[in-house]
Amino acid sequence: MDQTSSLAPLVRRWSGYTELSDEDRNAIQRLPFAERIAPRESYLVREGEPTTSCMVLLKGFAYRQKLVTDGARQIISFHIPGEFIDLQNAILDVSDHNVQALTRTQLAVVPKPALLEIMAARPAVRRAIWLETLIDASIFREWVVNVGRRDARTRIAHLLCELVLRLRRSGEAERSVWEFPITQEQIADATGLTPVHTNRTLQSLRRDGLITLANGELSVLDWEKLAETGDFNERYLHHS
Amino acid sequence: MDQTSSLAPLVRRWSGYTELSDEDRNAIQRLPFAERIAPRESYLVREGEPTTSCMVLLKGFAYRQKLVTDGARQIISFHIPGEFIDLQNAILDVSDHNVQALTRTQLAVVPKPALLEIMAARPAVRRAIWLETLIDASIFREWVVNVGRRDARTRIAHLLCELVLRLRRSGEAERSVWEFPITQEQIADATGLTPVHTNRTLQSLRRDGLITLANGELSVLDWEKLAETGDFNERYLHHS
DNA sequence: CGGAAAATTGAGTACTCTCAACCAGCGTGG
DNA sequence: CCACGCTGGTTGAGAGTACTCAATTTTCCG
Repeated sequence: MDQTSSLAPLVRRWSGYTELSDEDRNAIQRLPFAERIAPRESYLVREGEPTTSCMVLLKGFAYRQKLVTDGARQIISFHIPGEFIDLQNAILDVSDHNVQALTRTQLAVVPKPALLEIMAARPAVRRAIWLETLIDASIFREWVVNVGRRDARTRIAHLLCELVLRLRRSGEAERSVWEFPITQEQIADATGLTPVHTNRTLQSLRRDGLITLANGELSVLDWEKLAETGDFNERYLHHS
Repeated sequence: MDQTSSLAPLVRRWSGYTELSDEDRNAIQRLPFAERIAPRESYLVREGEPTTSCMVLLKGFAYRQKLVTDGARQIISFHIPGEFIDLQNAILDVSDHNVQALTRTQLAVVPKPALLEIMAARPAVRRAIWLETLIDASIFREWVVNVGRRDARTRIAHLLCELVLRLRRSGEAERSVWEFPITQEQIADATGLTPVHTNRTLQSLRRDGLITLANGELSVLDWEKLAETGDFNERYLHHS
């Protein structure tokens, strides 16, 4: 196992969920993992595959998606560094959706047995993993609402609010300009819209002075108005 | 605690997920609970409330929903007897969505501490609970796809397929006519459509000989065609 | 049995989609 | 060093699925 990098981002993230002892932290840091670099747009997990490991995103972004029969793609979630992209596969035998790298990514591939072991041995770690998957599920629920009952403008504003808040929580909270490598086509696939309509809707958000989004950089010019436009209530993120 | 009824439906359900020893089963049966009868359409859990217990549906149907600011409602899942309606609340502190009784329901209200205790003490039970929440999450993901990337006809057919399969699994597998107390308005709220369009779409499914749905009874006349129409692949239900 | 809820029908509307062309940025290679 | 080609973004016009509003019929439930 190549350990030039470390699972420190994971420890940091989970410490935000629950109280971890030094021993817990050490146990996490000592999890065996293989490092993997994946190019942009490559598949990290495929639907239907038996599961053997779980991956932590160390650098870069990723997203989960499912394809429908007519070829359309629905993005189900985006992931930022420090997050597991397929934690549920520690328990489930077969993956029920695909995961793709959004940018070039650096991943830590943790074998399932090691994860099951640390979960059995360490209640606090187990609790952190529980919370991570439950918050994931809460986000999925909110996405059902987003694509089901909001119009295009609201949907996109909501998505942007969520991503900004998660980025803010994981890194420098003060920042107002974010590296944002998500294409309009991907925003469209996440919100259930077409790229063309996504484009027009983003323009309207820009025109109204809510955001700036160009060249892979997003800045929120008016958080209050963006949150209002996006019908955004952060409760579902369970940021204690 | 009133124990005129029993948690047998729960034992049955969880036995389908994982191997449970006699002791595990007994421990589940001995969980303390209060019985509760809730009238149709009453709220069982409210978004924003602190969580104190989890409820198993013993009789009747329930659904989870969230409301958006303009008043529209998105149904997030339906629940059938034997299922927990808010299992994630064993870990999360505040509920992030509402749960309503769809019919008059009979519930077992299990205090959170008892659940946390059995999870700490019994790995097999913990595993069953894990699986239940993870399969829930998988269903949410599929719903994101359903409302995000399928047209009205496909969405409704997909929803019907899911419900029939889950009913079939929980009860008499051979049945072809089902008690189906879900109104068209609720189907609309689950699929992100309006009641009027839902009505017309159901008519088209009936006209094409796929289903019969009237007076609270659903029968699937042509499962193959319904599944094809609904772009339905049952993998996401993780019925081993 | 009677009022309310649910289902149905009709007509007009609109939000979002489709198709298609065009522009801009950027990495690569001649 | 600039052209080329690709990907991503933008614009225009026309079409359609699903929505809105509103009235009517049917079914349910007290």
